[in-house]
Amino acid sequence: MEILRKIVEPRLESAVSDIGIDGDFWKNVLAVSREKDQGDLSLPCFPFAKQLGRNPADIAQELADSISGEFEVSAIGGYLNFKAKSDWLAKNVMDIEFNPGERNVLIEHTSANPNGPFHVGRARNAILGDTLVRLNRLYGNEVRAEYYVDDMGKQVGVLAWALQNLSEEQVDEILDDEEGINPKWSGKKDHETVRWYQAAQNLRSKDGSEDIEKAIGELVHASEHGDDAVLAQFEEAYKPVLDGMLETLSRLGIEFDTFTKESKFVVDGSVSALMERLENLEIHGVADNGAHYLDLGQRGLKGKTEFFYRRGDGSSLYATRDIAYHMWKWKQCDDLVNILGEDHKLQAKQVGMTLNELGERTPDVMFYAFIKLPEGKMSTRKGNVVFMDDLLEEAKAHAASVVKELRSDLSEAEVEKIAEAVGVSAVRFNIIKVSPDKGFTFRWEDALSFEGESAPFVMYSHTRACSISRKVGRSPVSNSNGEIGPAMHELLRSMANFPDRLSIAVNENKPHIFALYLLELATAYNSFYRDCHVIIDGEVNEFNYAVSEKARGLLKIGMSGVGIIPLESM
RNA sequence: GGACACGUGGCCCAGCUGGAUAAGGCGGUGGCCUCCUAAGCCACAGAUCGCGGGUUCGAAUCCUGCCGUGUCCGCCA
Repeated sequence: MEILRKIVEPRLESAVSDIGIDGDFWKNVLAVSREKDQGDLSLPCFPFAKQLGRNPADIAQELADSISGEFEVSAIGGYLNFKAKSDWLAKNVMDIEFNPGERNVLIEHTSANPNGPFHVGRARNAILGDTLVRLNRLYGNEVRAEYYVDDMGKQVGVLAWALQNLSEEQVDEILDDEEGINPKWSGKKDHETVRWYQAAQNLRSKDGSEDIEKAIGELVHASEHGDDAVLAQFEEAYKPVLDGMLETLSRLGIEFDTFTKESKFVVDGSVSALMERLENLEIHGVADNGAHYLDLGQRGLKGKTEFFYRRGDGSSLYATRDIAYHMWKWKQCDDLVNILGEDHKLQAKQVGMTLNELGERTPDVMFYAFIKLPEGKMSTRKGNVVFMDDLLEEAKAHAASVVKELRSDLSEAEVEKIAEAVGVSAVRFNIIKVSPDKGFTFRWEDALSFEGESAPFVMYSHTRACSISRKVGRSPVSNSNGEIGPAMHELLRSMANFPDRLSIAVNENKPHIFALYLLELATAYNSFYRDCHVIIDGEVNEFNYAVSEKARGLLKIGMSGVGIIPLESM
């Protein structure tokens, strides 16, 4: 609780120095209390004990006796506890502000190969990335959401080759044993075109595919040397697929500001300029066949230490282009954040170390572990994938049935609108509420759970506040005085933590911190709603109303920060 | 084989720059709608924090060994 720290720290400063403690290391020790019954901020006095040769409990007690302010102080078992007073809290929470960020942040996320529809696994990147984008904006930072389009290389090459050489009949024949496209998505290009990709991969895995391999190899080679015609052919192949993918993301509320093509850095010469610079580094080496690498082992990289950035034929590799891309990105922002799957850890390390070697900064990277299915890894080939499009449909249908059961008074159109919002929000929240580094098993029952720790739980609290607001029908009279019981105090306390949690989520790239905070805020509002009625016998309790409205506002902007759609009724 | 993650009640998960009685949710049991939307609220039961060592006044948190799971170790992307 930073607002409390602001008034506690100055008082503590003199008190601490009075008892003979030097320095301000204790400022780091002063932390949010773990036991919230004890206080809001706590200072363990054990570190002082050694320095002073005294009992920690006595030190805490002496400090407690010498400090006073608009907070409660107590000493318990070597801890010095500070607790915000209810009326002080009310006053400060009503006009709470969060230090506006002023960084220019470029967040690159998703950047999935445009070769097929999103499944839930791939979507973890997009949902985490977009949430970080939203939270940064809420924090006040200038943010650019960027999609790096992989428009060259093997994956697109395979797709382009297939579209050029295979007819629809051939594709159907090759994929004979497969299930075929869900009729619901026929006409959606990512679902349709992925069949060509799958058919080509199928052919490539069989004997006698040398000619195909050769043809694809030539395409890829041409693209890597910046061949305009081939790059255009590639774009024609992937563009409709990418559009289909973006349509899915858009339904999730995910939009991008800029798209940058990988080929840009080959075409504009920055990749070859980069390779020349790398050649002059002291850790540079050349393999027998003329391929170039950096020996990152000399800089402390363990395991495989050779990092190849140039093939024997002089062409660049994906990672090389990525380095050029980063150098370009750094010119346009203060902070750089990438969202990457854990499979990219080594690659990111190599890119980061190389950037360092060139005197550039290393970007922040948020890694996430993969989402798997209860049956095991997601695999398009084995058919055990959950497409995001299907998940969203299922979530919406499930939400619709719940709404219909709960609200017989609503029209079909209203049900539809609520169901869509609930479905999308629940899917997003289900993914962002867990720490990105946690392996995640997708379960339908969790994804479709609208109770407990879920988006609808937060949405529901917000609609309750909206309902009250509608009934009162006017803005609250400015009021920060009134009776403050435990539930009210807890809500005020929770609201006061809004800026703290937002700050942690943004500055440490941990969106789940803020997602979990919203649950806490909603829970506090629910208790407030139970104990502190706003409308009693037709009379409005102004203080309660003012607090309710404040909470409604925070819930609303908080929800938008994580991509939950703040409905006013549900 | 090497590198990097992760391992917390039946299930999911927070806490991990060391600090007080390990926080939630699901599921279980029992309560709460004549009262601003019960997608809610309250209570109860349920934890050798993977296992063994070490550092420390203090370890879920740091170090180390082992076990389990995942990812990577391409002149692929």
